[in-house]
Amino acid sequence: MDEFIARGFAATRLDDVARRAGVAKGTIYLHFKDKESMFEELIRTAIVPMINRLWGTPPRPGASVRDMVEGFAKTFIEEVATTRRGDLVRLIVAEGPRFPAVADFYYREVVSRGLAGMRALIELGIARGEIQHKNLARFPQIMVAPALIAVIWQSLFSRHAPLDALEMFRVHLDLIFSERRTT
Amino acid sequence: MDEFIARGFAATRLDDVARRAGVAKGTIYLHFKDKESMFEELIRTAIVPMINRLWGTPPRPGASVRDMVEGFAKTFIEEVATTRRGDLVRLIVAEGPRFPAVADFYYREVVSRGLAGMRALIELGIARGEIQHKNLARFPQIMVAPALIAVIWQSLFSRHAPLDALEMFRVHLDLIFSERRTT
Amino acid sequence: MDEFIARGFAATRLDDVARRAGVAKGTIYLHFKDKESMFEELIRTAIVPMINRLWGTPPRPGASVRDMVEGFAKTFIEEVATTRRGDLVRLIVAEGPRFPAVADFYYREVVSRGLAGMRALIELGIARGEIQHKNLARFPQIMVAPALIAVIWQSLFSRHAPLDALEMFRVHLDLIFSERRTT
Amino acid sequence: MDEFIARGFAATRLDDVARRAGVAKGTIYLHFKDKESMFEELIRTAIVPMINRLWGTPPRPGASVRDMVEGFAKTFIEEVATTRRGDLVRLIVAEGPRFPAVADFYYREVVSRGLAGMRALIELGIARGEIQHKNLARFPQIMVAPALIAVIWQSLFSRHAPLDALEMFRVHLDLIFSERRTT
DNA sequence: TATGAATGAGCGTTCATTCAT
DNA sequence: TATGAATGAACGCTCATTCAT
Repeated sequence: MDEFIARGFAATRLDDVARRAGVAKGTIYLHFKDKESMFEELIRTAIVPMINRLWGTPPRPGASVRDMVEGFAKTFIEEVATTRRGDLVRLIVAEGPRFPAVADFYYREVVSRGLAGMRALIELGIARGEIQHKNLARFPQIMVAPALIAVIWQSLFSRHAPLDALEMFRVHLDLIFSERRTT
Repeated sequence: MDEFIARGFAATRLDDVARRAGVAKGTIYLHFKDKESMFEELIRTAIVPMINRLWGTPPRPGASVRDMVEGFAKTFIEEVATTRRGDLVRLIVAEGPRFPAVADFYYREVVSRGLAGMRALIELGIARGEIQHKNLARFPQIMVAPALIAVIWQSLFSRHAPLDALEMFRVHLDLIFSERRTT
Repeated sequence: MDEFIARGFAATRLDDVARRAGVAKGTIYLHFKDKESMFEELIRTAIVPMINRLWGTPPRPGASVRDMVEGFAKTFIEEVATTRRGDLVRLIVAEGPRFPAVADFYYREVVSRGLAGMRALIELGIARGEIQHKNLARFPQIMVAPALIAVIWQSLFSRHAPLDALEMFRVHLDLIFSERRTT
Repeated sequence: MDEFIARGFAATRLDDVARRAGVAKGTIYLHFKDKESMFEELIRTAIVPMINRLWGTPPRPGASVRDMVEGFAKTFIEEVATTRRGDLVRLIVAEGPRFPAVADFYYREVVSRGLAGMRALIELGIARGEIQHKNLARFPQIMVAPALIAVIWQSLFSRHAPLDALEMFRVHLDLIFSERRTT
């Protein structure tokens, strides 16, 4: 997986994959039909722990919706955006159009579930009066957009200008939640 | 460019590029040193018209800041996110880490300028009282985050679930701007 | 080696080398880094048996110096000048300037050793009174010059006029050694 | 010609030839059918001035045969062996087997004439009593052998060990001519 | 006559895939 | 099950040759 992340699908050599995995090149073909299906299966299995990391930290009982979202963002930024798992997301963005199976899987397991969960939170926030903008529930993507920005920024531009992703996320949450935090 | 967008750098064959360009393979080398520099130069030249499209529509005089941002978003979604230029952005995200020259150019010409322009708009909005959240000026990325979401969604997930990018952007703007709409 | 001898380095096709070797083209690269290093290594390994042929026949004990030199010449003409090994020498002359590593190796392993041996023989001949020309020891190249002529003649001109290389060498020895022949 | 000498036939690019000649690449084809015939014609025309240099210095009247040969050797070493014309000889040795027309021309114009001239000189030397070895006339190659050694040594080994070609030639002449010169 | 942009066959090299061990 | 030497199709790149100007 690290090889695919570092070089992309086409530029990754099975020689390197085998060496990194500590097996002979032929051994790969005992486990995978070919390079493509290996890529797809590896991505699938790599996504699972990412999901677990994200949903792994249950919200404290009695927490506000904002606290829950902020906790989620913190987890995402610490466990994904600033680690190799962030590049996994970028890899999926990069190779998705050529590997529909990958995009499908990612949509099904991560995107649609994540958005559903986020929508539930938003509706809870609306019900509790924490969120005024009722339309937000129609586009839960808005809630996670800064997280995606953080992932891409980290890979491409952190060299030019570092980005305090968590602080950005907090400012974004200020837009959404009414309990004033006027830093 | 279309070949690179469709397949990525490594998987693109110069045979196909030449055929698509209607020239012989050798002709490519009259214009470019090698595949890498062709890729970098093509990206650079492809970015320029994208920039022109984005900055091309000047705001109506007397427009509100929200109108200006919304106009920009409309342009972006119509001229970039839903066209092949959107895939160009995705290509840069995909290959940027392996082509620092590309990422650098994109940061310099698009990202840093775009963010600077957006920050100026935000500050204008704050000055005019349209925007309450003063911290937003620290993270102009937040303003464009839904645009990036739109680009990626279009390439990867529009098959699964269409996304009304402009409406999403409007909801996002509702978070940022106070009620009055002068559209 | 035969391909390189027949066509020279630049004009030799690895396709032909592989076919002649009875392997696939890719197999070559399991043994050699690239065409250049294959050429250099092949030349090096081809020189070794040539050296062995030359030094392989030890002089009869009690032989005169002239007999020893003549025996050496006979071996050279039979084993080198009139065989493919002679073309190897021509190949080295041809490609040496562009492959300094080849010229160096040939100088070290063949030329300098051969000349040292020849000088020792000349000094022995002078000490024994077989050779009158003391200056000959300063230029042992003279002793072997007709051998080189024979190699080149064989490759280039034998079609036009055959050359009895051994007889030429004997006449040359007549110039060097005093009358007595103990053959 | 300099390009061919520096790189050999196969590795020489017509681009470089044209640039060196100060003409466009296409212009070459107004003068030569293709690369091969250009090579052959160039070699032929390059040989002519070499011949002229060699036969250009007529012997002083009343000179001894040895003086004449030595003068010839001096001319050869100064005008050929230590100049680019020496590499021309090496080029012919290198490419001759693949360009029979070149080898033929060289044999006809240089080798056979040179040997005939040398044979005449040898016979004159024998008639005058300067040369004792009557058999030498059968192998005039012996007389010029050190000159060839000098050419090859210059290209391949002068870096490792310089060779005083003229002095070597004089020692060689000492073997042939009876007027004692016991340096 | 001269040009040089364009051509495309051909080469060196790589690497996913196979298979005898 | 595991190996890794061997394969050969395919790619990037070169360069002799052509031809419209």
